[in-house]
Order: sequence, then structure tokens, then C-alpha cells
Amino acid sequence: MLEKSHKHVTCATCSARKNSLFGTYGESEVIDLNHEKMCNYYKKNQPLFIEGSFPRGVFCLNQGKVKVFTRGDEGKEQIIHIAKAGDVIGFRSMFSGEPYKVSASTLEESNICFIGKDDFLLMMDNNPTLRNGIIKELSKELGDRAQFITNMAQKSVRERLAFSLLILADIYGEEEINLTREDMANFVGTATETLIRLLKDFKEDQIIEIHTRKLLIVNRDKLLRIAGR
Amino acid sequence: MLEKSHKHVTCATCSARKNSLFGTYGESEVIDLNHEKMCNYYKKNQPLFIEGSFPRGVFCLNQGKVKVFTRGDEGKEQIIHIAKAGDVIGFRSMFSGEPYKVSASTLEESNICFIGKDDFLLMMDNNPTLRNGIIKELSKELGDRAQFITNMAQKSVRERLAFSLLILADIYGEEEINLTREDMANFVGTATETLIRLLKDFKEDQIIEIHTRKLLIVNRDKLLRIAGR
DNA sequence: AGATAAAACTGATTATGGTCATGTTTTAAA
DNA sequence: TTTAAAACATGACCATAATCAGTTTTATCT
Repeated sequence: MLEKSHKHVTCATCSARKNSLFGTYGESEVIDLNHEKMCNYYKKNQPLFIEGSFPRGVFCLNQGKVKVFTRGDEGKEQIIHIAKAGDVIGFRSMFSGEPYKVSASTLEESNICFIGKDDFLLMMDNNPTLRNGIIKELSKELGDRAQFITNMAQKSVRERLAFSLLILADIYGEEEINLTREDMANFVGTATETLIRLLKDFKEDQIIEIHTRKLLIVNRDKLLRIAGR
Repeated sequence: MLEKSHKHVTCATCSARKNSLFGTYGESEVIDLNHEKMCNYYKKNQPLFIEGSFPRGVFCLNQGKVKVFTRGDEGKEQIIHIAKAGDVIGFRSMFSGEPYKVSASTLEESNICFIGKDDFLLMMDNNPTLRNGIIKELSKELGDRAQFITNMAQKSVRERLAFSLLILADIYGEEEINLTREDMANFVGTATETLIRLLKDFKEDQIIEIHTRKLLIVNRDKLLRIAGR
């Protein structure tokens, strides 16, 4: 269980900050940052922001996981990205001036800090390192999405599942992968039933272990081979 | 036929510049820009850059069309984006420090200017408007790709073709859409044969006119309805 | 702890769209 | 202007994966 009070998260001691956009911040900058941010506890499945609304600031994950997704015509979610501790999300629309094109909500209970739009934009103006970090981040994601699109268009569901499991393994690190079948299907881009059948195959081929809701990858090499280059 | 000498393109009189990243440039900035750029004539199907190589600068289209694509495991192209006059391409990888994740080549004969990496980065440092324009552009594209991914994952080929034709209509403007069936299939994300069959359907439903290679949309509303929201 | 809802799973069926094989037309080059 | 190559087109067949309908298991709430 996470601590439910935000008072316990300070930027100076935030372990997630090291790998974040604010990882290069000096002591005084961290103090400023800490002053500007507000931290909140989120339950599982709580929305951070919703497609179509306008951004009021950015979210910095101290602890937990967040799915970023769009909805297709029939309301089915397509998960575009899963954010973990240290990730900063929600800044894209702030720059493009458009409403959010994606929604975000927690996949598990999380501690998430919020930095208001004005504060964040001011920081960007005054801090070339942050600015460059953001440009780099946007550019990197854009490259990743090109590959994602190609995977969607050309790989079979089996190949995409293998690919997705490898991505999920990176995101979950030491922990077991913990997603509902539906979320996983919405990440892979398939029907829930198809996903379940394929997971069963992978289990029988001793590629993964299934512990009810949780998944463990036991043969990464096989996954790499199935996923293709 | 295009003029084959680059001498005839100067930034001050470049009509494509108005809608480009450099659209807001003042007189002296335009003179600098013109001094830094080099303009070249490209034949049809000439590469600008190739996936895996490192960027040496950015390309600014004065005239013509360029496809931006990745290759899947079996070498099949997936077209991510089609750039037209005024578009600046190839800057993403310069910022992320990675090699290109996509390739680009001309779809028709084109006049394309080149601005070296150092010059471009210097311009960015000294010009907040350009910088913000780029951040905005990156952000906008990132949003578009989220939708693109969802379309790929959830729409039928028929729906995607309708959607793609609408995008192509925007890109080609007054001109007729002029792509090989293979390129169009690689944009939609389907097999060439499937694309051909669907084009025939659309023609029979009087949604498009086919003039050998060239396509004209005659019923935009029907396309909108097929494409879904 | 028991009730209720949500999620996970299974089987049968169907349709979409990919592949292969082959012929025709268009384009570009000699 | 002929010829070769590329692009376009069509038919037949098949595999993948979606849909539908239903059961079982797991999680959640009182």
C-alpha cells in the first residue's frame, strides 16, 4: 500500500527524479521545482486527463503506472504508451495548443505530482537543459511511434504480442507484468479473446509463466525471435 | 518540368516558405537563411536520407512531394507521412541523437533545399520563434500519430483507405492524387491487390474517379462517412 | 463470509484480407 | 517506334483473427 499523503514526496529525495526530465537539475532548481509541484495520491483506474480537454499542466510520476490511450470509433481503447515512475506526461498538447488527443489513467495506485502550465512553461523558457530534454523526448517518441505504426500494419498479432511483452518487461522491470487481459489486448491491438489464446500458447511453449493476473517472462530470446527484428 | 537549377530558388521569394517553419521570419533572417541553405533538384524516387544513417541537416521542400517511411521485417515499406512544399523534414533524429528511424525519398521531381546541422541548431538557439515552432510541430505530429496508430489497430482496410484518401486530398490540394498503387497500399497499410480492389469499389460507388494513375475525389462526404469520425 | 460484479477463459463460426498465380496495360528506355 | 520492365488488375484459395455465445474463475463490496 502506498502512503496516501503527498507530504512525503519531496523532489530532493524523489528517487524517480533521477531518470526524469528533471534528472539534471541542480540543488536550487530542485528546491524551486518542489515548491511549484503538488503531489496527489491516485487510486487504481483514476483518470489524469481526458481526450478533448485542454491541458492545465504536466504530470510527473513518483510511483505507479499510467496508461495513455485513445478511443476508436466504437469506444475501444488503444493504449499508445504506458508511463512509469520518473516519466513526465501530458506536455505534448500544451505545446501544440490543441486539446488532448489522448487520455491517461492510472493502472495501479500511484503518487503523481502536478506542475501547472504557467510554471512549467516558465521553467522551459529559463532552462535550456530542460528545454532540450523535452525536445529530445518528443523526438524520441516520434521515432518510436513510426516503428509502432509499422508493427501494427505489418506484424501478425502473435508477433505484436511478443514485441509488446518485451516492452512491458522493460516497463515493469523487476516486477511481474500486471495488466488486465483487456488492457493488454488494447496495447497489442487485438481482441481480448485472441490475446488470451495467444498467452496460453506462449505459456505452453514455456515462454511465459502466468500467475493469475500476473505474467513473468521466462524465455526472452524466444520472444525476441518471434517479435522479429 | 521543374527548373533544374537551384539558383532560381531564393528564400525571399519562395512561395512555400510562407506556410513553413520559417514563415514568420523577418527580412534579415530570410537573408541569413538564404545564405545558409543549398538547393537541389531531385528526380522522382531519389532518396533524401535512409533509416539507420545519421542526420547531417534538414530538408526544406520548395516543390514536390516526399514519402517518409520505415521498412518492416520483410522489407515492405510503411509510409508514415507524405511531405509537401513548405514542409521541413529530417530534424527529428537531429534532436534525439539517434540514427534516422525512417527513410525519405521523392515521389515526384522536386526542388529541395538543405540546411546543415550546425547552422540549423545555431538558428534554433538564437531564435525562440523557430524553436517554439519546432516544439509545436513535434507535438502536433506526435498527436497525429496516436490517432494513426488507433486507426491501424481498429479500422478495417476499407475505412483506413477512406481516411487515407482524405489525408491525401489535403496533401495534393488542387492537384489529382498521384501515387503508385503500391505506395498507396503502403500508406494505408495493406496489400497492393486489396487496395486495387477497394479503389474499384469506390469508383463503382462514385466516390472517386480514376484517371489511370491519378485519382480524384468526387464525393468527400461519403468518404468521411466511411472513414468514421 | 457471502453476494455480486468483473474478469478470464473456451468453443464454434465467419469474414476480412493476405497470398499466389497469371494476364493485361502503361510507362520508360533503347 | 519497338521492346522490356514496371505497374495494374483479376480470380481462386486460405489463414488469421474477429465475433458471438456461453462457462468458470477471480476480485470487490457490504
